[in-house]
Amino acid sequence: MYDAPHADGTVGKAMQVLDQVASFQRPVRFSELLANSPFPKPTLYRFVQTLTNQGMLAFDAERQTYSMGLRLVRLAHAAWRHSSLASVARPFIEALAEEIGEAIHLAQIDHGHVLFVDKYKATDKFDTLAQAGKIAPGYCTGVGKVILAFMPEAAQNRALDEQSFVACTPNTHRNRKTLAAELSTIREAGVAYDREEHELGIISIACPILTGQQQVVGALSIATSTNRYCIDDLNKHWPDLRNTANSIGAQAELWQVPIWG
Amino acid sequence: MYDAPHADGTVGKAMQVLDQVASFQRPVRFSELLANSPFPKPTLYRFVQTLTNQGMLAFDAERQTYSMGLRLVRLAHAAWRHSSLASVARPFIEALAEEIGEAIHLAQIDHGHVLFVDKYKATDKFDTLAQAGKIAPGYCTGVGKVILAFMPEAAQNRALDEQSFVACTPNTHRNRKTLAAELSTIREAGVAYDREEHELGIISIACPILTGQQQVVGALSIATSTNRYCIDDLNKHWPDLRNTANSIGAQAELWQVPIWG
DNA sequence: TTATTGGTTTCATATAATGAAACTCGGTTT
DNA sequence: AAACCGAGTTTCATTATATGAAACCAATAA
Repeated sequence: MYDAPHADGTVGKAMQVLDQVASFQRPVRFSELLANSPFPKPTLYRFVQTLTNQGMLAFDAERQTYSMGLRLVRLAHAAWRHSSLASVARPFIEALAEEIGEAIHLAQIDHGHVLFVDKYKATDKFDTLAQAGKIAPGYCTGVGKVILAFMPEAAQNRALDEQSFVACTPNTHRNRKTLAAELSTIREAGVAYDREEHELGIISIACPILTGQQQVVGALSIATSTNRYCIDDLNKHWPDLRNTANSIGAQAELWQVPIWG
Repeated sequence: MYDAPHADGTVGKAMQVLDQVASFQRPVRFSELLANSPFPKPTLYRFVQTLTNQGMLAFDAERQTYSMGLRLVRLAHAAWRHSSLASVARPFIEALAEEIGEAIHLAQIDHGHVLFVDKYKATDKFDTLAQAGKIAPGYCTGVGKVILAFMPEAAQNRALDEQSFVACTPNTHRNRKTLAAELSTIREAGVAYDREEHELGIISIACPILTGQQQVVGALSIATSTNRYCIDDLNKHWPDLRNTANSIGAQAELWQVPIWG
């Protein structure tokens, strides 16, 4: 579930531990960590200890559990402001959402994962799974597929290798072949659709955010519920969506946002 | 500006580098880092290299600059959900904001710094992380002062030692003595006011979020502009504010949020 | 051409991480 | 009680890793 490779040094291992704690999605005991850890007991012990000292983890003495530390929130604030598209994209998204009245998602790629970096809720009537900072699979979301489709060959292959192809819904791609096929049509068309592939009842239309040299830096999507609209309805917003994405891309270039986060 | 102590091992040093990059508030060159770094050139070099590999930093090859990496956003998402008051407090804050129509701030303590973990602007429909994650000084904000006031003696002393007493406005406390005096009255009253001490034109009323054993876990405030209201007006909302804070405290206890982040 | 500055690599050394084993301490079981 | 756990913590000899002075390598600048 979390990245495994990268054997760079002690800090690499420590970051691996951080990921592991994060993957639990809840406070976790030392022994639970130990059970799925590549590290022997005292090593892991010293890692969680150090990370806790550093505020990267938080230890609840009462329950003897570890969770993610607040220092991360502090650090992420800076990351969000300076390395994500979100800060440059905001005004554009706001304008688009205003006009369309549906939820807008902004995503970037982070080491092969699709990372939602912002979300604008025009209405609070339904709840998607997406929230800022949340990661979502690339193979079954609109933003994910469109980013994958526009990635350079090599990076795409690497990213495809990391996809799990878990069947979230009956419509989800279940293997690399069918996904790859769709990716090339997406690339030609310049649009991707999520036809309830991630969550039943939720559809979206997504398009890439490109730089002048046609590098993908992220993706923008309009998501809605099947109760209200169908794909064809979303298609009417396609020109607006693309314009907004273009504007964001141009602006991002000026601001020189780091390409791969 | 950033924490300096903690000499625990290699990862501690690496985290120090992270903080340093964050403190720049903008993409930064290697040489700039080196200039204010306690580490010799190759050491620092390898740190930024490793951190970049790990996605904790992002390197912009074009401009040769480092900024905070998106992996932090991913990790912070988990932190925010599981270690911050924000997730339990949300519904309460929403209700309060609805009723009052002013901005509500939620803060926690992180290693002596006041950390804004959520902010509800009556007008803002965006997801957090924009404002969340910001740190603010303890000595000149409503939430900061009230948290300090209710901290256990020892922790309070430690935190007071870390305050810089920079004069943000003419009303700002400029030394420990006057602040300490106010803290004890705050503790008795159970309320703190920010009388344009942090930013001219902005006032707030804040109260602590306490557990059953009277431990502070955070603070809640209503902030407004002097253009619209004065302290007395804010005082009218005091009962609502305290009720909300109490509810959050009770709920936090159930959820067993880690006390010191 | 010869400095100069910013970034990268080498390599012997010092230092810090490692992990098997041993220990502590509540709580169970016999 | 005594023996026994299992989760968490500490020790310490060994090993691997981080370290940083110095050297190296571009690219400008003088």
